[in-house]
Amino acid sequence: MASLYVRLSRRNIVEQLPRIRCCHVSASPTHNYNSSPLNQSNKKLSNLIRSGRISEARTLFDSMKRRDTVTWNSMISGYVQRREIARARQLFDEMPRRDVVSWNLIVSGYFSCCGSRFVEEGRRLFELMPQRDCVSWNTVISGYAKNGRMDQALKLFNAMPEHNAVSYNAVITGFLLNGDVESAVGFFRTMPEHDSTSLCALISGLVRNGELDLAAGILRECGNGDDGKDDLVHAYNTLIAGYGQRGHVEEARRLFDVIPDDDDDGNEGKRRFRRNVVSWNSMMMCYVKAGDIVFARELFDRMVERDNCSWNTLISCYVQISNMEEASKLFREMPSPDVLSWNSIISGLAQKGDLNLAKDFFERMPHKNLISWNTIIAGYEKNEDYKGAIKLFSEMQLEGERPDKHTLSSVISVSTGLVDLYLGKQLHQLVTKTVLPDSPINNSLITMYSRCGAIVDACTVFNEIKLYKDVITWNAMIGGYASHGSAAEALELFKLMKRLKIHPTYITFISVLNACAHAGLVEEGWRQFKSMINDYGIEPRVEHFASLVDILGRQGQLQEAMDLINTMPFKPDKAVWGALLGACRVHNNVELALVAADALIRLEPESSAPYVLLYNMYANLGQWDDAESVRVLMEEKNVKKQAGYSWVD
DNA sequence: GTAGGGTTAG
Repeated sequence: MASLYVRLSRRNIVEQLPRIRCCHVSASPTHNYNSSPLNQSNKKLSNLIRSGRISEARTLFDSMKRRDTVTWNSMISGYVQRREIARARQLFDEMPRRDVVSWNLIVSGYFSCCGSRFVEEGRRLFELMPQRDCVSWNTVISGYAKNGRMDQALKLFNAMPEHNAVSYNAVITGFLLNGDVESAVGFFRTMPEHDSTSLCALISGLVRNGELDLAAGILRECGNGDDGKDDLVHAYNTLIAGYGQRGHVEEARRLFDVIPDDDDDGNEGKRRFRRNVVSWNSMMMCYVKAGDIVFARELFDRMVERDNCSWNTLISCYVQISNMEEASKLFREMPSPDVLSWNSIISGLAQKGDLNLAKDFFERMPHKNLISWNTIIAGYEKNEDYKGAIKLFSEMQLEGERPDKHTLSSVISVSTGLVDLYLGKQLHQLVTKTVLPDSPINNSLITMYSRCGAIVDACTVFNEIKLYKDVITWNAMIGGYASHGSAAEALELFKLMKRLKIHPTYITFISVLNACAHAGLVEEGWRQFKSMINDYGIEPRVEHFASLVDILGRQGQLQEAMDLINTMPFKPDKAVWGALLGACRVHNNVELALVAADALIRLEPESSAPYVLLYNMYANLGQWDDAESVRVLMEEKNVKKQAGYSWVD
């Protein structure tokens, strides 16, 4: 079978040889094809594409004097992988001769792009194909399945001349992507023979749908022991990882222990069903997710066969617990760190706030990928170095790396931090043109618009979300209304959210209490605060007390606010004292203002805000001597007046 | 160089 395949592909190559012979006078063309410049270039091209270096690949492609169908297909495949369908299509249209692979590639490209327009074009091209093979049918079936069009997927499944396991897997995965567990299992049961890859597809989909018990049952039923299934261990690995994701370490371990280990007896190599490196890595990942670094490390040290994934998993574990010493040590020890290892280290350094070192690592990377860029940009954003983040964002585009939704989400947060509505709007346009917005993108857009004062735009984004809005989306919009002073809208939205059975979080209540503060609703504020504790079982945090202080203070109930500060179960932070000081300023209560300002200065000795506020209070009351003494005190303490605070109110 | 399925980074 294998040799027949080789013979056939040789023949295809030979058929294309006359073009090569035109310029290369060689005695035996068949012999020389492997070492021919064309074949060498094709290999180089596919290597570049495989490692994600698309612009270098394109340069090579453009410089090639001779190209065959494989050359064109490789380049198209590169663009399809990166969802650059317009570029892929251009090459497809330009290429002199197309084979069935070229057609399959372009059809798969359209189906993997988001949006019904692309799906329709993919289908149109499928209908136009001069000939179709099994791959063509499977491409379209899985394309429809991934786009939620199970009606079409099933129609084509029934229309195709002959099914293979891939056809079934595509349908099973499609059902499970839509959460249709019953149909997926039912379809699986109609299969004439249970290929282990189908079992794997079913189990991984069930895991995604949280159906772990069902998955375990099916695995017991279909995959008991060594019954000749070549890749049975894949299915076990999937379930181990699934248990790990949901924190069921014991169940995962029990499954792991069921898989025979080479060490158990002398059967290495003979047994098909045995632990492989992925089993070890998945089990290790379970411990990592559970925060059990000791067990993870123990497993790592016991592993005979090590790969980069094992190293990377353990590195990411140390990164998660912020132990950068151990993470860097592993990074230095590992034989050949790959882009994932670098990304983990950069992410860890950025999380610790060590941006310079993170940037240093980033610049020393042999090859960056999209995630490297996203990691470093997110790091700059989280550490509030917005200018740096923007600079990296433009560098990234100059280097031909296309931003995806993770990049965009980060830079939208940057525009929020800069309160730059112009930038935010530009990014919003880029989102509309390039990605299907998901929850994080929409949330960052809502936050950006409301922080920039464009509450109407925030509301538009919120209302245009077709699919499910998660609790963060609701929080963002309620928070937007609250900080904008639109208390009625905030409270109305909160009511709607509860009616839709979206469970509020402590953040929701911070916004709700803020809305009450803006609207002067003291009673309502207390009612919501009690409801948070009694109806939703949410522990109050210091932020909630800060809001209550704000509510009381704004209404002039300054003594009540002070009493609350003295009796609350937290050490008051700067938000609490800030709320009190602001209220004292409005209600001209110098006595309590001094208490609040004093506390604030202790908490943040370098901040000029409390000084300036006190100064303005005295000035307003005409107590110029006191005002002056505040200014002198500030000078003595060497506090610099920050931008944004004015001596004149 | 194309379709489905297992572990690691944003």
